[in-house]
Amino acid sequence: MNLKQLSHMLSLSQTTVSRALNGYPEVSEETRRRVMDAAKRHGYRPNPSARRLATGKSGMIGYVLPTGASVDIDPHFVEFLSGLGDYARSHELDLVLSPADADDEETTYRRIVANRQVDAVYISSPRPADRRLALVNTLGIPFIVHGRSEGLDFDYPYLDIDNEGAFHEAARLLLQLGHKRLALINGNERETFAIHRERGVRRALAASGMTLGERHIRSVAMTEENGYRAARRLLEEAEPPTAIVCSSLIMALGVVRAVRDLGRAIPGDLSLVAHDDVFPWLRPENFPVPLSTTRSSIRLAGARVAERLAARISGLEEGARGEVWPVDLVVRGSVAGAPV
Amino acid sequence: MNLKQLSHMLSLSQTTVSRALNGYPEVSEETRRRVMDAAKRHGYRPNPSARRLATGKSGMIGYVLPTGASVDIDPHFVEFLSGLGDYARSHELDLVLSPADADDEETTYRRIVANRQVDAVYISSPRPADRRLALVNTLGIPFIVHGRSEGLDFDYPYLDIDNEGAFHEAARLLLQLGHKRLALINGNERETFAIHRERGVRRALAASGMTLGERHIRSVAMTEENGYRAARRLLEEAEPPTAIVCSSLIMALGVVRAVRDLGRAIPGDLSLVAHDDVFPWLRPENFPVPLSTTRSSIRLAGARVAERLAARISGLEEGARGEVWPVDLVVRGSVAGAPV
DNA sequence: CAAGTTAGCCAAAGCGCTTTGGAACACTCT
DNA sequence: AGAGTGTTCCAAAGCGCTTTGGCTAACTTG
Repeated sequence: MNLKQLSHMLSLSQTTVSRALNGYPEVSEETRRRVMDAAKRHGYRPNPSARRLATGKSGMIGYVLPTGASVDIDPHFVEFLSGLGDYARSHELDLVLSPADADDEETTYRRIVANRQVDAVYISSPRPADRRLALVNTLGIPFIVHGRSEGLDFDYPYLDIDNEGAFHEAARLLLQLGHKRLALINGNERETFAIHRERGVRRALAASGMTLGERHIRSVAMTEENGYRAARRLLEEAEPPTAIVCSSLIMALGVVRAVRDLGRAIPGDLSLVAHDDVFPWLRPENFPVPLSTTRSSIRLAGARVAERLAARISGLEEGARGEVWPVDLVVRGSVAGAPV
Repeated sequence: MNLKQLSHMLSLSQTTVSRALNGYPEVSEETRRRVMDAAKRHGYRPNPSARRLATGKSGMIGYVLPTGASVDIDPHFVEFLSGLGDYARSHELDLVLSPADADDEETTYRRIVANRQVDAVYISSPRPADRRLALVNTLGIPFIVHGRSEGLDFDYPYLDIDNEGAFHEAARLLLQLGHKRLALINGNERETFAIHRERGVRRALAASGMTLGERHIRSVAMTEENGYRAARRLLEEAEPPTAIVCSSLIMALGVVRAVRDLGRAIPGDLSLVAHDDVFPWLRPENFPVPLSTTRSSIRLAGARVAERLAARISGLEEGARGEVWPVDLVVRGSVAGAPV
């Protein structure tokens, strides 16, 4: 059932039927009702390929997926995706993942824009002066950044959480508990979120007249193993930290293991706070000692990004609106006063 | 730069240019070279929307993503996706994720097929007599199943690992070590992979004249918490199992925690084997006691599924070929002889 | 050398939609 | 009555590609 057939059986022109269906004003209410009815009755659905060709709109949102033999997709991605799906489902929006060589995402961005494969894209894990943002900005496709960049000479729409604030609060709590030697096990230092978190910790320390030594900060990919290694190194120093702030639950698993291996205890010898993106399959309250966290659901962020992308596509949202979500600090058993 | 312009500047018809570019035989080699050259020089790329409309092919593969407030996407998904991306990238294949209400995926399958949004789909986590398979089979879209169904009255192409064999081997090893009381902490019992794994364990037990009691098998969603709970229940029985086979590393985390909470030890009091899908962020050798596993890279499976989908799209692969990969049993410190 | 092939090219008709530029009609206003 | 103003609809021209059904010229074949 296509437009031609439908319009023929209604004895109307394709023009009128098309307009009736798409809500244009130059068609009488009565006709519109007739058309709508017939369309529903016969299950008419406009052919998306044809519509695309005519309008250039695809009804899909895009994401360029960095891949490569040594590139691992972040497990956070799947949770973000859940959220995106939650929203997209109810709006019949599909998501196109375009795999790209992690060393050359630009070509892929250019391709999907030139081909009009998607109406909007989102960008995640931005870095300072991220070239992808400049690129999509000049290419002129609607986009939202999940996270933030820095040092760009233009504004852009984004959704981020208050990473600096969160880690500032976490560090401040530990300082209030009397800890003098803090350490930070962070994610990839080239990504903005990690920079912001470090900044938060430093700011808290500075307020107490302290600083974060080079040796007390580790930036690594967020795996259990890296968490373990970083923690061991820190804890095997002459004057080990008495508190650690850690950028992910997965790394925190490794930290906990390291502490055990060294025969120390949480929170007796070490207080631990980690960031929790809220995974359904790994919950901080279920750590051997319930873990204090800075918590922000990455899934909700996914839903919100989808919502805003949809708004931008339909022209409801414009300009470079940034949105920063506050982060909860949830205190559980893994923190205590500094050992004497 | 479109076909019209290109053909005009070559003083050829659109027909000829199109055919030259698409490798049809009715064009002379010399002309073809001229056309290819000009196309490359001017960076001509056929408009995919137009091509789609004309051919009905989209150059994308699809996946229907079950979503819903209480539906969590499996973290395995992201690893599978990595593999898919590895292959797809080098072939400029995009992946379309169509979010669907988890209770009604059928509508979405029908939509993407009717709309010709994708050239092929893959289906994951199949159940026995899975209706999705019957559906895509009758809809006539090329597809590959990642995993297997059972009790269907038609054959279908799939890629699966030898879950039964893997768990049979794992159980057999434990039996050989003298264990008499085995337990299985499995994934969702409605999914075929879980059924196969249970079957493997039962078969090994049967060979030794034993059976797996109802109470010694738990089927749960694969989270750390569920692993913990299942293990606690098992271990708090009067005659607790001396060995556990577990369907995922994530649940194994919980098992390890439960064992510790109860003051027992691995492998002294309990031997543990788990299935490892090979996550980069959580490795069995880094468990407090290195974990014995049945190992199979889900990422490689993703790449292979993409490869076969591409082959089916281009007509290179046909029929209902099933492919079953063997699984490695990797013995590490978490297994030992049964306690006396 | 006439008839039949074949190689190489082309014009035009789709694919199914949106959108432009009227046309027809009824109605109001001076 | 004639001009002006909406309202409601339509024919046809795109969008940019593929593919059908020739057509021409050159090349075999008996």
